[in-house]
Amino acid sequence: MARQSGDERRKAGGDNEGRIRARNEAKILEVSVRLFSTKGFDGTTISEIAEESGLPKANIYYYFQTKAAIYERLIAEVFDDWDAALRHIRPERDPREAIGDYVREKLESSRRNAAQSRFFAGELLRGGKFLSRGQRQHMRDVTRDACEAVEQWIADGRFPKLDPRHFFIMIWATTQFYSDFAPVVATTLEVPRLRKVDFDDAAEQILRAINF
Amino acid sequence: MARQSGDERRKAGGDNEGRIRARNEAKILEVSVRLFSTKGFDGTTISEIAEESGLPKANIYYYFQTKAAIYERLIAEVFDDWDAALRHIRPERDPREAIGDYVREKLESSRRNAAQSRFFAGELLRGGKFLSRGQRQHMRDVTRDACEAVEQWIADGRFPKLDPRHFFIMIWATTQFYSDFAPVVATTLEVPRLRKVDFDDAAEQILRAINF
DNA sequence: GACAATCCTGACGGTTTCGTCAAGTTTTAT
DNA sequence: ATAAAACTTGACGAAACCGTCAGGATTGTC
Repeated sequence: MARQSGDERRKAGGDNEGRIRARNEAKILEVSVRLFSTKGFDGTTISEIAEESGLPKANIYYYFQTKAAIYERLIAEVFDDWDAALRHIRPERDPREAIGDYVREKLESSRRNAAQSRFFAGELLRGGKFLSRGQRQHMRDVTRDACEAVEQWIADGRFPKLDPRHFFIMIWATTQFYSDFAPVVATTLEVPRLRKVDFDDAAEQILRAINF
Repeated sequence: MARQSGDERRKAGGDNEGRIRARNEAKILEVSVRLFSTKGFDGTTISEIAEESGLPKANIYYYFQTKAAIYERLIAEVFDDWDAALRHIRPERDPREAIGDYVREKLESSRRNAAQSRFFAGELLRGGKFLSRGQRQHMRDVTRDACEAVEQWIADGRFPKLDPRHFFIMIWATTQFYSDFAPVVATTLEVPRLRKVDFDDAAEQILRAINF
C-alpha cells in the first residue's frame, strides 16, 4: 500500500533483494545519462527516458520521484569518480610517472565514459547548481591535497616552479576536452571520429608539451 | 501587411533604416545569449526572453521566426569571433610572442564575453548540431593554417617538436576552461569569484607550463 | 497455496510553452 | 497631410510535458 520509492528502498531481508529494482534503476540511469548529456535537463523528457528504457512512463515514476531525482542520482554517481585518478598524485611517487599515469587515466576514463563526462561538464557549465555544498568541499579538499603533493615535489626540486592549481586546471581542461568537445577535436585532427589511438596520441603530446 | 521577419529585413532605402529593428534585435540577442548560456536551449522560454527584453512575447516573434532562429543567429555571431585571436599565429612572427599574445587574448576575450563563451561551449558539448557544414569547414581551414605556421617554426628549429593540432587543442581547452567552468576554477583557486588578476595569473602559468 | 510486498501500467489533470493572428499604433516617405 | 511601411500587442489554440492515481499483475515467503 504505502508508496515507497527512491531512497527508502532496500529493507530487511538481505541485499540482493530488489533485483528487479536494481536492474530497472540501472537501465533508467544508463539511458538518462546519455539523454541528459546530449539534450540537457530540460531537453530530456521522461517519456523519452521511458521509451528508451523499454518501460512505461509511469514505471519511471515508480523508481524515481521526479526527473530531478534521476539527475541528482547521476550527479552523485559521476562525482564519486571525479577524483579517482587523482590517487596517482602522491608526494613519494616520481613526478614524471605520477603525472603520466594521471593524464593517461583521466583521458582513458573520459573516453570510455564519454556520456558521463559530457553530462557532468554540462552541469558545471550551467554553474553546478546541483552540486551540494559537501561535494564542493570534497572537490576542494582533494584538490588541495594534490596541490600539496606537487608543492612537495617543487620543494625537492623535482618539479618546475608552477602554481599547482593552475597546473591541475590545465590538465583537467585538456583531458576533458577530448571527450567533451569531440566534434571540435575530430575536425582539428581531420578524422571522422575519434578513436583510441587519438587519445593515446593526445596523452603523449600533452605530456611532451608540459615537458615530461 | 506582408509579414516580414527574420532575414528579409533591410530593404531599399539605406542602411540605417530599421533603427528600431536593430535596437530591438540587439536587445533580444543580448538577453538570449545570457539565458541560453545558463539554462540551455530548452530551458529558456520565449516568455522569459520577452520579459527580460522588456518586450511583449508576440513582439519577439515579430523579429525572429522561432526560438531556434535566435539560437542560430547567436551561433553565427559567436562563431565569427572564434578565430579572431588566431591571427597572431603567423610563421614570420616570433613564436614566443605570437603564442603569448594568442593565449592572453583568448583568455581575455572569453573572460569578457563569458556568456558567449559558455553558450558556444554548450552547443559544442551537445555535439554542435547547429553548426553548419560551412562553419565546420572554416574552422578546419583556419586551424590548418595555424598548424602550418607552427610547423614552419618547428622546421626552423624555433619551436619544440609537437603535433601542432594537439598543441592548439590544449590551448583552447585551457583558455576556455577558465570562463566556461568558472565555479570549478574558483573552487580550485579558493577564491569566491574569479577576477581579472586570476586570468592574468592563468596566462602566465599556462605559458610557463608549456615552457615559453 | 495464501498472504504480503513489490512491481507494473493505462488513463488523466493541470500547467507550461510555442507560435499565431488580427487589429491596433507609430514611424517614415512624398 | 496622407498613405504605406514598420512596429506593437492581448488574446488564443494546440501540443507537449510533468507527475498522479487506482487498480491489476508478479514475485517472494511461510
